[in-house]
Amino acid sequence: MAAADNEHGQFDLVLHALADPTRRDIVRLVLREEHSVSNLARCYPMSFAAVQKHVAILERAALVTKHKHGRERLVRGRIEAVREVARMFDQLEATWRDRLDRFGDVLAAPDTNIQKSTTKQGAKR
Amino acid sequence: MAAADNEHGQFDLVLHALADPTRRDIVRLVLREEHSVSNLARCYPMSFAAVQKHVAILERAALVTKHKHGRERLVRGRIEAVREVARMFDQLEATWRDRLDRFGDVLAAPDTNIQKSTTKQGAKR
DNA sequence: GTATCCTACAACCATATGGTTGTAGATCTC
DNA sequence: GAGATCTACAACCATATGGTTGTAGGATAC
Repeated sequence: MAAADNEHGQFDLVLHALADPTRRDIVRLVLREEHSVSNLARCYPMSFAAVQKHVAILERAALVTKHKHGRERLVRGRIEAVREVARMFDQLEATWRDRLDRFGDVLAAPDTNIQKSTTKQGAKR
Repeated sequence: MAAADNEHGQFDLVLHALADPTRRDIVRLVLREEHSVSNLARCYPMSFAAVQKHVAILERAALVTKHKHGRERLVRGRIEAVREVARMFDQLEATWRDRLDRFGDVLAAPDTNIQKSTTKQGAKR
C-alpha cells in the first residue's frame, strides 16, 4: 500500500525494480552504455510497450535516467543508485556483526569465525 | 512469469522479498537474534497470518530459516544470503567500471573496432 | 509535403500480491 | 484431562503487476 514517500520508499522502489531479470538486464546494458528504448526493446521477447514500462519502473526508482536525443530517448544507468543499495546491504551485514559482537560479549566464546582469538580455546568442529 | 527455477530466480526471490519495509525490518530483527513468528507478529500493525506470510516469503528466498523449538518456530536470518546479494551489486558496479575502462580504451586508441588484439592492452583490472 | 520511425499513454486482461478471517493441529500450562 | 498459545493453511477480497493491443504525437528521411 503505497508508503513510498519516505526514505524507505526509495528502497522499496529500487529493490522491486531490480527483482525482475529483464529489468536487471536492462540496468546492466545501460550501465555499460546508453541505449534508446526501442533499441532495448529489440533485446527482449516482449512488446515495445512492455519494455517501455520496465524502463519507466527503473526510472521511477531512479536507477536510470532518460534524455532526449532527436526522436529517441536514450536511457542511461545511474551507478549512484546501485551504490546506495550496496550500502544498504553493508548496513544489514553490520547489523549481523552487531549481533556477533553482543553474542561475544555475553558468552565470550567465538564459535564462528571472527578470530578475536584471545587464548586458544576451542576451535569447535 | 515464474522463471524462478534458475540462478536468476534466486535473485528474483531475494530482491522481491526485500522490496518491502516490513520484511526488511524482519530480516534486521532476526539477523540480530532469533524470534518466534508470533513474537515478530506483535511488532507490526497487521494480523499474525500476514506476518506469517511475510516470513514465508523470506524463507522461500532463503533469507531466513525456521526451526522448531517447542510449540514455536524460531526464525533466524541467513547472513550468507545477504552477502550473495551484496556480491551481485558489486558485479553491477564492476559492469560500470568496465564501461569506464572501455571508454578509456577508445580515447587512448581511436583505431576502430574492438580490440581483440593481443598487443598489450589488457590490464582491465 | 508524405511516409517512417520512436515514443508516450490509455484500455484491457490474467495473475500475483498483501491483507483479512476462519479452522485445525501441536505443544505447553494448569 | 481442559484450556491457552503457537503455528499452518485455506478461502476470500481489493489492488498491483506484467503483459497485450491500439491510438496519437514528434522527429527524421525521402
